[in-house]
Amino acid sequence: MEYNHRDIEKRWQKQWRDSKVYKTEIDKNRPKFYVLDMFPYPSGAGLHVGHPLGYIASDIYSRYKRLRGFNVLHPMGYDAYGLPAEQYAIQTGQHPEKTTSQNIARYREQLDKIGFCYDWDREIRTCDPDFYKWTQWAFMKMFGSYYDTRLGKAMPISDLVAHFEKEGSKGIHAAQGEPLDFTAEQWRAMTDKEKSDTLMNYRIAYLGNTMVNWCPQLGTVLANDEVSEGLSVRGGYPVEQKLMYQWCLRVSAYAQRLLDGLETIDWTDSLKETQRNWIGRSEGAEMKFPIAGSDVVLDIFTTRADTIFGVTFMVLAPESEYVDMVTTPEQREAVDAYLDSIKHKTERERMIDKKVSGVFSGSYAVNPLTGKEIPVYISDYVLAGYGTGAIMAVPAHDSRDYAFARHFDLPVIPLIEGADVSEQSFDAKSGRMINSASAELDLNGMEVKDAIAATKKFIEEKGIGRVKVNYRLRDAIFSRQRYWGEPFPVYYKDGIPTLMSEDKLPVLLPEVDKYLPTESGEPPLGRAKGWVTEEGYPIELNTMPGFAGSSAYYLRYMDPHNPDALVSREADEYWRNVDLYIGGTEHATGHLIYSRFWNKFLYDLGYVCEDEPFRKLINQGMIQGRSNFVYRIVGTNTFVSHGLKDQYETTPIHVDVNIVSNDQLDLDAFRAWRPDYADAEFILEDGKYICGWAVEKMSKSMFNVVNPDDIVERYGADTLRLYEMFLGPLEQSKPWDTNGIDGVNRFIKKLWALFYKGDACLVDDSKPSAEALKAIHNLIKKVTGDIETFSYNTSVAAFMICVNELTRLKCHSASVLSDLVVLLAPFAPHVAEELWHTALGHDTSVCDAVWPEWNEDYLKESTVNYAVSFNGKARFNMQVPADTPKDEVERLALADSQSAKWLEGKTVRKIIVVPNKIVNIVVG
RNA sequence: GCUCGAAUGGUGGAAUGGUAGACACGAAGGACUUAAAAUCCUUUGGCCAUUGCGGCCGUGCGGGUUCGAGUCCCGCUUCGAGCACCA
Repeated sequence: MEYNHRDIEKRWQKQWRDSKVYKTEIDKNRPKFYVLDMFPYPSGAGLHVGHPLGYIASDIYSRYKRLRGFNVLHPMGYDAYGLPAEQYAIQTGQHPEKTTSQNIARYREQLDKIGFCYDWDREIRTCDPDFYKWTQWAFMKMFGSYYDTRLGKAMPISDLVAHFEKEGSKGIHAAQGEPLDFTAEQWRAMTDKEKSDTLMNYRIAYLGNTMVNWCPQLGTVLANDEVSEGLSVRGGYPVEQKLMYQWCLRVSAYAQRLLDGLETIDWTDSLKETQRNWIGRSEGAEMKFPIAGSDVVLDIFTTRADTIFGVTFMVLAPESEYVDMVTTPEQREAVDAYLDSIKHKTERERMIDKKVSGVFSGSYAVNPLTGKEIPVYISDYVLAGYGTGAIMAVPAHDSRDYAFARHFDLPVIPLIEGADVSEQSFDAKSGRMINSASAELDLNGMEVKDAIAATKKFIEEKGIGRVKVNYRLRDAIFSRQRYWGEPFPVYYKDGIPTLMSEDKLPVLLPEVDKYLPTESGEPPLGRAKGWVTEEGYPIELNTMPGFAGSSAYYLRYMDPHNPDALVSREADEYWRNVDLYIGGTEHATGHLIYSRFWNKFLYDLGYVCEDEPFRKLINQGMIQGRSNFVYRIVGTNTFVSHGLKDQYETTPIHVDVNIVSNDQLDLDAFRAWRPDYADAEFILEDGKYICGWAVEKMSKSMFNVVNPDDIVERYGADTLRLYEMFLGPLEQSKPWDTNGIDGVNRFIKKLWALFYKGDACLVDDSKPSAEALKAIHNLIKKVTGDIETFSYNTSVAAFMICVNELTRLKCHSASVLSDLVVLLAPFAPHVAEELWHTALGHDTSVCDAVWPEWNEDYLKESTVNYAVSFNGKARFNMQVPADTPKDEVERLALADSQSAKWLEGKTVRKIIVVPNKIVNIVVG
């Protein structure tokens, strides 16, 4: 029998499907293990060879854990709501559901060819009503909750209402939008609408007037992680800041818990660091600066309380509510003109424009320590959304304040000994304080750190400020003016946003005639006929953002068909959380923050039993493309080979990598590729046309996309799987290069040759030799260790070494080959299954075999090799019997005839023996 | 600017502080073949020697610790990633 991957893979994939080998059920007799891939968004382009990398890695781990006796949950599904399907729908009028399900079918077909061990009975799609019912349900729970800052968890909003009834806002401990102050009487006197508005200040899912990222081209608002450098991540369109009434999630309330939770989970340091940056905790102080001649008090936030004596002016963000309060009538016109000029700039323009701009408000603030009056300015270099939107400016020690001070010719007072502020500010937080003393507080001579602490203590005691922790993390904007997303289970009763009752879920996405906003500018759902409740109240027109459906999907896999709960208590308590999560870094500040938040919220309410959703997380690297180039001589249709191109004036042109092999161009295929090249001429080297190459993103426009289907067809899924793992460390980004794949394919053929020669099966029941046992036990040890550390590339190398060794030894012993096949099963399941059945004669699946254990006895040597070094430089090798004592090794090394040369005329100072490895003789 | 990570042959990459370059690709030479494909064997970090042994240099750069450093420490350079007018 010849190795025929097409036949083998097709046959076993069918067999696994028919006998439901990968079906998973709760089994309390076995320990659980939950392995999850980040589910894909099914794009129209299908999978390229980079997408399955993480899926292969997780598949290997799942199969390995199963062989070790774990009950492994390994599901897959689709993140099916999203902008591309909707954009396509707008262009073609096709329902996004239709294109989405077509794309899913294509993805499934491609995934199936690679031989994954998913339990497809648990498949979920975020656009499926049975799934998004639970997305809507979670939203309702968030609407009905507030975050209690003293208990550090979410609590029912009804508790807060009860408190308001009795004591008003006094004594509450709730995360809130803005501080409100009202008595129980005032609360009770409020209209329903006023009460609703008040509660919005506390709900975890709330409607609020916030500055949002508005993208005119996409016609929707975007969350912070969906915007990068002022452009939308999808499409790259400009984004503006706009005040809008939007649904939001109070993620900020969980900032500290999101930060603390990182300590308890096994993620890479870089990913944790990314999340820490995104949460952006900074410890500082809030200080009060009264405005001279008025009862307005500016609250500012600073991390440099120590620089209070160097404050020479104040600055407000243009959007700050203080602006109106402090603008004097004389300055009103100038201020209005400035605000107007700011309004016309987009966020991106504001970011690019580094020119200093600002305007004097006319007012002066009083420095609470020195009593000095300092001018209050308005400038767009201060952000409204961070801290209080107002700052104390210390030009000597902050570069932005410095630039502003120089532009408006404001004084600069250095506060740190030796700091030269004539050209630029001194921003470092180190050195000794100077010029920093008043009657009550003397910081002079202190280190910056101590001065910060001393100032904080002072302002708290004096009541002019308080220690404050600020976070960069903002609340997530949760509504999109789009069609293809989850509808909100909310209607407006006399203008009051009201939840539908739970038994109305799911609220189905209605049909519309066009996927565009209405003529009056309402979101697409405004086109839906009869989009009102039974009582005739209008239903919310926004839909939920992409991250809504992906925030709790891992919970649904545990119990995917449960009509009564997101996940039953039994399933949740058995599967608990994801033990191993594999996916790309691009979700570090989006999905992985929202999921953790969402999970913590459900945990607070007692619906799930784990505080953190993903115990261990691995980021697989990105597979980049490896583009090939041909070099056309300028003005001709002649192409010159890479090695000779410098002799001509050429332009490099991308060429389809699929007509290039080992960088050698297939000339006929090139002529046939495009009509322009039909009569192309070539200047060859050594009779070949060699292409240049470069690493670039894998994309159609670079002609470097490699489709896994083609690889599977030509080499087989097992070769693809092994080669993707062999390419390099899992977490590292690396270019795909089909060139090396032959080596892995040869390995499988060599492996096959251990079992079959022609039609003859070579497997026998002979007793394996000591050498063969050593080879296989070495492999068991190596592969077991490698899988646990995800060092799959070195595992594959170890397989190659072992198979070469067994071939050399002509070992066909069934006991050795059985172990080999089981070890290989996670990596190359099809060929393993085939050999397991046909050559080794088993009748149960190799998936249910037992992972072999290695025996150290087989690995022991009778003699060991020592490298003998002189002053650290290895000079010769020496064989001694195993377990020779150290001093005997020393003696043998010195007595060896080859030592004489290196000892000549020198004295031995010291001898170091590293057991079984090295004897280092120090001479001098 | 701040934070994190990386740098090893022609290429992808191996190396618990212990003989750097495993394994694979590519390349060169050879065997088999009418020929090609496939397969197998040999060589393959650099320089010198090559009729034998061998010798020297070598893990981005400069220092240090150590009997011994790709690996640990300090200081640079370059590249990548994250955050960024966040006070």
